[in-house]
Amino acid sequence: MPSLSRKQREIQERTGLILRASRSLLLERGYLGLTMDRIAEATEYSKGTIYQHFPHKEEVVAALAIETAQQRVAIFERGAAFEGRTRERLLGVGVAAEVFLRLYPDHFKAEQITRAASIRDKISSARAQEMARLEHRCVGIATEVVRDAIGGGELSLPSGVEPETVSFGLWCLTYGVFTLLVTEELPLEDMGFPEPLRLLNLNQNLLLDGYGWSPRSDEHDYERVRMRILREVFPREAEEAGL
Amino acid sequence: MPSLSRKQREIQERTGLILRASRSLLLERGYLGLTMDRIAEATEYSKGTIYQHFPHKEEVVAALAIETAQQRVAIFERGAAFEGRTRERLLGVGVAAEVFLRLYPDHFKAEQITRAASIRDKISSARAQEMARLEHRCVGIATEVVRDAIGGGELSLPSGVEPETVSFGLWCLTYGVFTLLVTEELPLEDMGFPEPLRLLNLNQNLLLDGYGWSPRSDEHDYERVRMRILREVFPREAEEAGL
DNA sequence: GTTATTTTTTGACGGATAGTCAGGAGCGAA
DNA sequence: TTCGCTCCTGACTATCCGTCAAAAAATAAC
Repeated sequence: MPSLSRKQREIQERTGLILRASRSLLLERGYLGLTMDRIAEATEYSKGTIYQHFPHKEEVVAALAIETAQQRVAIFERGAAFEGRTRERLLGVGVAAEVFLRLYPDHFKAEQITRAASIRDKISSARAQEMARLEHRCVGIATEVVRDAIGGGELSLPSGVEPETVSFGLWCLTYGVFTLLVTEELPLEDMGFPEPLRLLNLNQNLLLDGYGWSPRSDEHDYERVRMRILREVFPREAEEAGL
Repeated sequence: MPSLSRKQREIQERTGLILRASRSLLLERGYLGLTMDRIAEATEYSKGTIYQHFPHKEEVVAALAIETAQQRVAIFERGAAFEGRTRERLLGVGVAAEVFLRLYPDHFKAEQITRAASIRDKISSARAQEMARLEHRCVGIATEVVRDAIGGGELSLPSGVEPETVSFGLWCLTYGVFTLLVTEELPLEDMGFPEPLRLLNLNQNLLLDGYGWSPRSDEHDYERVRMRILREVFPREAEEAGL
């Protein structure tokens, strides 16, 4: 007795097909090039059928964003599992974020799109909640490392400062850089910011130095650790991303 | 002899009228509710006339974003002109950013919209350049303070680290927080991040501590300075924003 | 003041896309 | 084979962008 009937399995499979087609349309032709008619054409179903899977275009994009967020949670967890000092494990998460961005910049862009208010408020609350949950999970992975650091005495926070404060700072810093980075037309390089990802690394290090998280970046070669993480934790991804 | 003919002045005035109408449409009905037909209706001109001022909708939004960026440059300059230590002046810029966001959250959203790739690549390169220039100017204001700090010996950067690195870090951190903040539906509060703007302040302080910019935040009451800046530099704005 | 010419304004139109729905194709049961 | 039901279809409506030929207004010429 299968948990799902044949019909249900077919439907699930087709949802996957739609998402795959949508993903490549999004990559090839951009958000405006992603139309329901084209999805229908690519999947060889009619538009009406697509609308039986997703109530509107925004939900399709949201579903793609959720897929992306799930993948990110997975890669973040691998980064945090790096064997080393707590600050090195946090660096693992940072490296994971960077690798993920380099591998799938378009996924990040698709996620960005769902942040636009005009799209957000069309998305069903179930999907919106799921997106918030996954996002929370990502920051949560960092927060756990922060707690471990406090527990292990490598970091002590002033009273009134919660572990979340640290991960929030890192999250926003990283998120800000990524956002500006994927905004082509904003010529970061010409604006005096060459190698923005290197600048991000530096600022992350100094922020954690500011928190007094030991070992500080002037006592420890985090660039070397970064390389080790790339080689040991993300060999395949680093290869693919040309790192 | 006026520098502009009557005709030219009329045109300029009408451009202003169009932008004002567009701004309120954008605020009231969101990006998707801003249509060329509605702009025409609100201004009591025909659509064709609107198109003589702006080649397409994206340019209208870009023009709004440029207005916003100009205002921001102005308020940043006031913040940086605060009389005090260099780090206090930089705080002045930070306070300016916060005040501006609190006063005009919707302006920030409109700017955000122009970052979407699908919109960006329709904007004329003249306007795109102007936007990049204004953005650069904003970070430049911070960079100047950084240079002053280095010149005055309150900050010394390791070799290989440029003043731009500092302002880039602050910019991205601030930008990241603001972006996540104006994304309603992302329930920051429920995610364990109450008072995100306070968290931003804290992280900004600690980042600068990481850079070793004196006086450090544990030696100096920057919260008090922040209050002073609000009262002395932005009394009107603070009042309006309820700060 | 009248007519000709140039400029400006207009709104109907073509094209594209989102989302709907009446009808039809196909499938399983009798 | 036939009936009934589910699922699929694509034509259709509505909306909006951007265009352009024609109308209106402004300006120039006489």
